[in-house]
Amino acid sequence: MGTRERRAREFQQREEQMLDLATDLLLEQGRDAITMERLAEKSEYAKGTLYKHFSCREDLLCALTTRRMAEISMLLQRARQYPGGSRARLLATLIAYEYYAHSHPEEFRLLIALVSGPLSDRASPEHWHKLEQAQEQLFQVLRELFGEAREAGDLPELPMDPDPLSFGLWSLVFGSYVLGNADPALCRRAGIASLESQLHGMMHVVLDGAGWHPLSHECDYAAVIEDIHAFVRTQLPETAQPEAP
Amino acid sequence: MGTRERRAREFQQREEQMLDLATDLLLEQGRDAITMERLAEKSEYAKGTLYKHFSCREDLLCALTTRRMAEISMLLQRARQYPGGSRARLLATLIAYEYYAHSHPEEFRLLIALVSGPLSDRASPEHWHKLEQAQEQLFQVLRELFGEAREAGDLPELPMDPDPLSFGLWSLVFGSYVLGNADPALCRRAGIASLESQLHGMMHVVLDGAGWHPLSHECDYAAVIEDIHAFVRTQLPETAQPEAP
DNA sequence: TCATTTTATGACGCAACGTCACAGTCTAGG
DNA sequence: CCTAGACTGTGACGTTGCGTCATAAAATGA
Repeated sequence: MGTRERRAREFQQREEQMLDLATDLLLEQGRDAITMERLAEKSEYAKGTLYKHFSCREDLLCALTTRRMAEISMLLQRARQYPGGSRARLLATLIAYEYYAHSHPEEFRLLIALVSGPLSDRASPEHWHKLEQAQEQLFQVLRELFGEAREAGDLPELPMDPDPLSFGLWSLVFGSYVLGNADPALCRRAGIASLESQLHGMMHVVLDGAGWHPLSHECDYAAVIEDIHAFVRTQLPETAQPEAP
Repeated sequence: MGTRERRAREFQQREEQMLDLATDLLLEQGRDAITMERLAEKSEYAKGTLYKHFSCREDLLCALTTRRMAEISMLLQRARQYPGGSRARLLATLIAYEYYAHSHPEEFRLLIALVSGPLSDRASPEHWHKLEQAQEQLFQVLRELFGEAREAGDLPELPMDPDPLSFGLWSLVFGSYVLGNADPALCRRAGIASLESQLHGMMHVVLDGAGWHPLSHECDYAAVIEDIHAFVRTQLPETAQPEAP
């Protein structure tokens, strides 16, 4: 008899619902509104039931973060399809990331606060593991782009291993958002008009430094970026709207 | 008569004491122990008195963060004195930063969690302003290094404005620590033995990309870094120990 | 139908936040 | 030296949110 399976499936579905509702809560009332109490009320389940799914508040937040990361992963996967050279495709993923940050400001702000925060200590092993997987999947996109670039011969003289370099790129992007978000005034003082243009500039520097061809003086990347924007805008928007499947 | 001034001074001193005690709390019992209740108890003042100094918990944390940043600023200022070329001096500040992160793990972890968190919304304007100043002062170190490099002719063909580039460098370092801290497993999977070597590698890439001479193939930076380590270890340790004046 | 297992509940205890009316202390002018 | 008034310190209080657990309800299947 499939009773157990059915139960497990329903349980999973309910968990997804809970996460949907938590996101609603975030969008309607801000991040402070994501409490076990309010989610219980909103979901019309009792608190005890909530705790069947999430071992503690951080566990819920961990699951929420996993969701956001998965959404971003999907976005990057599609952005990677941009028809262009390997370096242009890398830029496309960056721009898709920016696109997400821009079109989901609340979710993104929460994401960066949570990733930098103390989730790992308190989340349940299960949800934490899923978060790590999601993170790995995101990282995988960069890894693959490096692989493709090497195969295509666009990375003839890599000065360091590709994985640490990927990690560095990601750190740069993520760190910029963290700092830019933490203190917009600092950005202003640093003469940064927009984090996007800032990141594009840094990308040129880093990718040139890594010898990723075509180098910025060999190609009109301003035009490429313009084109990628059009691509992202036209090809990706539906993924950017979080929806249940 | 100077009654007012004396009072104000005593008030300031007490605030410093409170921050000392909050740091003790952090080191003794972890970051969760930094609560208004416990700090009140530890300081032997009532809660109400605490709230004369800090408008809310975040305000206290903001002030704590400012302290840490000021400590780091001092450290970087001194590291900048490293006798070497402009690029070596920049590396020296980076290594001093790493040194701080390494020798004050708890404080540093708290710092990154707080900077990425929601302090700006809730801290009082006064303490927030001080934090911004501390951040600016830190940033200033980078700014000046760029200025010196340009004067020395080590940066002949800067591909972007120095301030955004400084911001980018800082983002890279900070972001690496945030991510490395959030998920050490990811680092392991990315083949990163230590964040330090990782950052040194990235620095070579970025600074080469920015055309900061001598380029990494023009100079034995491994030896330079070794020498800087010795310099930092011998010249800077006392600043690294937080002490009341 | 009913015994058993599984699931849902929400009152409860606890910790921490931030407030405020009051009590205590200090100052300055007489 | 005294006292009115200003300033400072206090901690009980109300509130919110976390996480638990004994108990009630529902589902299962024999």
